[in-house]
Amino acid sequence: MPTSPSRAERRRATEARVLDRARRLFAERGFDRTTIRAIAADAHVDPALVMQYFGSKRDLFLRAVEIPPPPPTPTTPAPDPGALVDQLLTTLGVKLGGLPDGTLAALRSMLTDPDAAEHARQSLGRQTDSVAAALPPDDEDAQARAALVVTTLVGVTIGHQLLGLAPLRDVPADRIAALLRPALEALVGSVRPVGPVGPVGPVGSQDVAGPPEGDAEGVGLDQLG
Amino acid sequence: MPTSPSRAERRRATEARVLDRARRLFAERGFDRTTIRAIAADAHVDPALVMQYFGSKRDLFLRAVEIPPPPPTPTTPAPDPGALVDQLLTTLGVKLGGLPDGTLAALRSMLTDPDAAEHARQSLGRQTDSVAAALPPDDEDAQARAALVVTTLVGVTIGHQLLGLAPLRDVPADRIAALLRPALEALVGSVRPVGPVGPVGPVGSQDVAGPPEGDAEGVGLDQLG
DNA sequence: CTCTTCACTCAACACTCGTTGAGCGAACGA
DNA sequence: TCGTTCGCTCAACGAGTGTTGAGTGAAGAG
Repeated sequence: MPTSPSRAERRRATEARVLDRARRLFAERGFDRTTIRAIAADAHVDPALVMQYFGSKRDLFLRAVEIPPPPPTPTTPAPDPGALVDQLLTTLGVKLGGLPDGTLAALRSMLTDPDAAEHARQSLGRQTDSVAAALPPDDEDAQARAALVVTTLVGVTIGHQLLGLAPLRDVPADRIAALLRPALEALVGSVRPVGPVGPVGPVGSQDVAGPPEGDAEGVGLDQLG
Repeated sequence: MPTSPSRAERRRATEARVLDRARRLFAERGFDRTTIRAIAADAHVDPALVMQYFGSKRDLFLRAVEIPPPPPTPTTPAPDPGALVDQLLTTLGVKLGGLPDGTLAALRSMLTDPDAAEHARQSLGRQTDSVAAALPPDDEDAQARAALVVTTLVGVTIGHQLLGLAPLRDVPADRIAALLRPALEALVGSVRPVGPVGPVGPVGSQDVAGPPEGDAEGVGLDQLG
């Protein structure tokens, strides 16, 4: 029989539980429609306790969408555009099946809540820089191209995850990734009207499973933190 | 000196003014953060009057995002994929500079308001069907491809119009359209790995100005009604 | 002019929200 | 066992919301 948990342990557990339910509700309903009372009820706790732990609803939301500091990654070597698309599609494919609640919460509220909007701008901006770094340095449209890549993924994710559009709901994530591949390659410039540039797999390929190697750090919608 | 407007005229004028301010505020702040009181104040009118005219906040919102019935267009001949991309890019280019408030309101609230979400699903669904109809009939992924086209445009519009992402803010709309063109063509399948399908212009073309002819009816983000 | 219609306002209700301060009671340290 | 700490609850406040019904006064009809 396990020893009953200490007071400190229980304290940490309830706080974690509250944060978890908050994340889920923020992801489902957005900031405005999620009430402190609902979170508290969901966590079997008094509303006042939520305030005591997190200070205010805003602070709780920021904690909920905040991403843990990125692993101490040694300056990721900028991949070539071909590999970049692979990375993007992989994380998209994986995450279409289950983005973390924190990211969904940020996406859900970014159009209606100023804090969430700022959070999204900064996060998507970082994503954009990350993608742009992998584009040929002589491309003066690199930032714009990268931003279009990112917003494209955002749009697809919104349609698939948040809106649940019928024509996408049934399609498996890797199929979506496969259909999207030529578009991203075109956007990124790795496929030119004549003569492809990088090491690119067969265009119609259904396989998205394996990223080249060394997983995509700093690239992918799940990094919206 | 103009004759003073009749009672009926004034009545219609104030109703139109209220609806106009409502649209603007819904587009700026979304459904939840827009109050009847704010709309009324903006239209120099009592809140109760807004209720009297539109019944409820929900009804007012639905009126605000509702698109006037499409012009009596004689069954638009399904364009080929190449012309389709032109249409999409044209409307995107134009509308990036100024989507109607009703559409912005629908986009703004679709992630947090159930009614707006349903509205968006139906509208984007119609858009998808319209795009899919222009794809080669033997393509079993037509619906998915079309949905990806639509969600891509939604994502770009959100990033550009609603979030105001820095890397896109300065870029003129037609440049965005030009950068997006190869991606949409790839998505639509007008550029295949081997053996293109339809009559397609040069892929790298920067020109977006002129749609083939007979403007894009039923296709374009502004039709989100 | 008189009477009616009606665009419009006033005041208030009922409700939900985030937030607060006091207080209870069990776990803890001595 | 005593006193203290502290995780947690209770009850309530004050602000803001959508919505309502009665009422006002000017434009229209006769």
